[in-house]
Amino acid sequence: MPLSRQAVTPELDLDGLDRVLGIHVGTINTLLLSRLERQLETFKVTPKQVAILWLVNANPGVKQSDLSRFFKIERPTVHQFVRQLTMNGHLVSEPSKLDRRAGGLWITETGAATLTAAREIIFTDEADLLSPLTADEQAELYRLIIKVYLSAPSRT
Amino acid sequence: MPLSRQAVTPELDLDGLDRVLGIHVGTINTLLLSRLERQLETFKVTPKQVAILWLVNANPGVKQSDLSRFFKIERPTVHQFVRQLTMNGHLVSEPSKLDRRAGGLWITETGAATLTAAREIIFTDEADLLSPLTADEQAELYRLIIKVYLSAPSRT
DNA sequence: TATTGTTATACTCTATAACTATA
DNA sequence: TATAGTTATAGAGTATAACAATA
Repeated sequence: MPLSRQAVTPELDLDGLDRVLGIHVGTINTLLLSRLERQLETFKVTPKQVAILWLVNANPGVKQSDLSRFFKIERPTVHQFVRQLTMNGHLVSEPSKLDRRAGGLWITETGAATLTAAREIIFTDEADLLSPLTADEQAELYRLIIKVYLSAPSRT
Repeated sequence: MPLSRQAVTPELDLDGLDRVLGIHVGTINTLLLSRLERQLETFKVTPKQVAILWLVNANPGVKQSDLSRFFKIERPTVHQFVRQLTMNGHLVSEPSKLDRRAGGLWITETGAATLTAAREIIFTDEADLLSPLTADEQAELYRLIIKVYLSAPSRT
């Protein structure tokens, strides 16, 4: 018998809703994020802010438009996270000398400390989430998700 | 060489961010949802509203608290969707005669028509998303996601 | 003209706190 | 006391429209 979400709420007729993969992807996503949000509260950052911080740390002077391309989100959306991170002292923005339209982003000491702590939490959460799977299954899940992602339709 | 998101933005040093599965799950989730939102605009419903409608259709007289349990979201959150669906004529709520605290939910003709159309869109989108995978891979992805979901930590 | 950043505004999904009514 | 529903409010993440500055 295949695994099914039916077991969780036997009183409901799911009528095939649990055959929609997106439902489970969404639920897992929400559970992961809300747990992470609570754990990051101490550091005054949100999950998305950490992701931005991660790339700024690894790419000093990166532009907002590069982040927009990577995350597949719009520039004003990126800007919002950058503004929050700047206000909280995790990031600084210096106008580029080469192209005065663009402003490079740099992480601060505070930001770097926050990132280090956040990374630990993220790795622990993720290992936790995947613990019901064997190592082979984890690798396969990872491979399949990436494969789907790589040919996923862009927003535009 | 393993599949990697690095290929999409070669100019960025991802510094292991793409080894975080949650990042890809989140991106896929958002891409799926935003496409679906646009397609459902005509019918004046959102993805989550359709999911609610789906279960109300299959379980006439269902209570809000049952939906809360299934979706793992709080009662006030369910209520919000129910209110929207009621205002737009997709749903009606009748107080139960057995337990006057509870109100059973029933789908309307409009709601049923919307659900039928929405289901088509959802199945098409999903087939599209999974098309890069072979049938075996799709089945395996489904199995792994459900397995993760079933042992995923609850919110509480 | 095209790109980068910005501001203003709005929508979707979710939560918590506090309330009413009923069991 | 516990459960069902409700109201009010807020926060995270996202978008579009419109603009200024620069290339």
